Amino acid sequence: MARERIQIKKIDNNTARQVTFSKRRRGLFKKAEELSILCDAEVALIIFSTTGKLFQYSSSCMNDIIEKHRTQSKNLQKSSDQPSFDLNIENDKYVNLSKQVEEASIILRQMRGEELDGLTVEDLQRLEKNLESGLSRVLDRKGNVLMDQINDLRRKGEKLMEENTKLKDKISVVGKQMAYDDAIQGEDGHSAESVMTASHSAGTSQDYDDCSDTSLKLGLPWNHC
Amino acid sequence: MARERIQIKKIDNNTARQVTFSKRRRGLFKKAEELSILCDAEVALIIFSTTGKLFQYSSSCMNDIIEKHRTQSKNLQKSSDQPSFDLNIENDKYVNLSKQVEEASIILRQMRGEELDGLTVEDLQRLEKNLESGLSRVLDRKGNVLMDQINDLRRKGEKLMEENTKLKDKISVVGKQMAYDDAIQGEDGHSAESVMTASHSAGTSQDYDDCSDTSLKLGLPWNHC
DNA sequence: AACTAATTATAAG
DNA sequence: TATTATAAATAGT
Repeated sequence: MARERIQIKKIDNNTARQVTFSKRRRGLFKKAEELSILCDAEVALIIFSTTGKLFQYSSSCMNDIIEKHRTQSKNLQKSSDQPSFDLNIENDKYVNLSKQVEEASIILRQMRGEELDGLTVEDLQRLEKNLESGLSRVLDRKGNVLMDQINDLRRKGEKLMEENTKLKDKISVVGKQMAYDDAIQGEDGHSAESVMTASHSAGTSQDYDDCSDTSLKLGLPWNHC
Repeated sequence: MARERIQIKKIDNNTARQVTFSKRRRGLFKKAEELSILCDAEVALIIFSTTGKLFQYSSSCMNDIIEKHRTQSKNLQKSSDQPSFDLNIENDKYVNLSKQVEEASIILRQMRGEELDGLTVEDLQRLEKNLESGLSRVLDRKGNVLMDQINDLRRKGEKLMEENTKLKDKISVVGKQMAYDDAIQGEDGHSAESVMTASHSAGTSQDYDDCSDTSLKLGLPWNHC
C-alpha cells in the first residue's frame, strides 16, 4: 500500500525488514484495538519478532483470553489430523505435562527408530513420510545455508581480487618510477630498466590467472555459478 | 477508511456491527499473516465475537506460541503484581517439566524441518544424520513387519493348499467310488466311467496350477521369495 | 523520523 | 454478496 506494490514474502534486507516490522506491527495493533472497540469483541494478539522479542495486545486480560481459547479449542481439536505429532502444551497440571513429556519422548524415540515394536505398517508408513519430509526440509535448509556462505566467500574473494589489482597497479607505478630513477642515475642501467618493466607488465597481465588459482585452491565456483 | 470517516466506538446497530466485524476480522487476519511472512515473525491472533464464537490465526502452532508467551511474560511480570495466576503449580517439578516439553517440541519441530533458522551447518548435518538413521531404522522395521506378514500369509496359504489337496483326494476317492458304483450298476456306463476318471485325474494334476492362481489373485509372492 | 505516491481496507449503499 | 468512493496504511525516499 505504497509507492510500489510488494510481494508478500520474507523481506531479505534486514534493516528494511525491521522497519516494516515496526510499522506494520503498530498498524496491526491499532486495527486489533479498533475491531475490539467497534465490534465489542475480545481480541488477543501475540507477536514474537525474529529476535524473540515479545509484543502483545489484548482488549482485556491476556490470560483470560488465552484460558478461554484453551477451553474452546480443546473441544474443536479432537478430530485433528495430527494425533501423535503436535504436543498440546496447554495444561496447568504437571500430570498432564508429564504425560506430554512421555509422549514426546516416545515420538522422539520412534523418530530415531528406537521403539517401533507396537507400530502397524500404517504407523510406520506415516513415520517414514514424516522423517522424509523433515529430512528434505533439513537438506533444503542446509543447501541454502551453504549457498549463502559460498556467496559470502565469493563476494569477499571479489573484493580481495579488486584490492589485489589495485595494489599491483600501485606496485607497477612505483616500479616504473624506480626504473626511471635508475635510468637517469647511470647510463649502464638500460638492461635493468627493461627487465623491471617487463616483469611488471607480466605481473599485471597475470591477474586473472592468479584469481583462477585462488578459486581452485578454495574449491569454490568463483566465476561459473 | 471509506465513504465516510467513523468514530472508533462500539457500533450500536447490531447488523452493521456484525458486518463490520466480519470485514475487519478478515482484514486483520490478512495483515497478521502478511506481517508474519514479511518479517518472519511468530504471530498469534485470537478473537472472540460478542456471541462467544472463536476465530483464530497463528503463523505456526498456536499452542507453541501461547506457551512461549507464557514463558516470556512470566519473566516480565516478576515485579508486577499478579500473584494469583498459577502459584499452586509454580514448583520446580512443573517448571522442569515445562522446560522438557519446550525442549522436546523444539527438537520435534526441528526434526520436521520447521524451525531451522538458528542452526549452523554442523547442527543441520547432525540433524540430517539423525533423520537418516531414524528413517533407515523405520524402513528396516517396516520391511521386517511386511516380511512377517508375508511369511504368515504364505504359511496360511500352504496350510490351505494342503487342506485343498486332501479335500481333492477325498473327492477323487469319492468320485472313483461313485464311478465304480455306476459301473457295476449298469453295463451302458462305460463311457461315463472313462469320462469321470479322466475328469478326476485332470483335477488332481491341476492342483499346482490352482495354487498359482491363488497366488496371482492375492498378489503375493508365494513361491519366489 | 517525516514525507508522499500509491496501494489497500473498508463504510455505505 | 459485490461495488465503489473514500479513508487509512504503508513502501520507498
